[in-house]
Amino acid sequence: MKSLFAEKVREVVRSIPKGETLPYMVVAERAGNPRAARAVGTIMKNNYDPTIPCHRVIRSDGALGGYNRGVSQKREILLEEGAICK
DNA sequence: TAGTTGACCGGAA
DNA sequence: ATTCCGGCCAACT
Repeated sequence: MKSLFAEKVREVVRSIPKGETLPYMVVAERAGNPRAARAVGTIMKNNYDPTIPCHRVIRSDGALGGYNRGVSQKREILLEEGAICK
């Protein structure tokens, strides 16, 4: 049974348009817990659903953060979508 | 039930 | 600008 928060987080991440990135903070806020940015990472890490563009979620500092498939892959995807200004 | 962990954040040194 | 520290929250052991 997945918690409501995790489910909401997935929905939010899934609604991220191509070519745009959303900080963990914002995802947490839209999920209902503005202070659960950390928990979002925990959920994402455990979430391997390809329908969820978790690579669009980055840190508020502008850093990519992490990725279950490798940060290199994440960076490549974002560059390909134009979500990164170099 | 309680303690530890981590794809985080913001402020201080 | 970079590094360190405490706080917050969900999942795991």
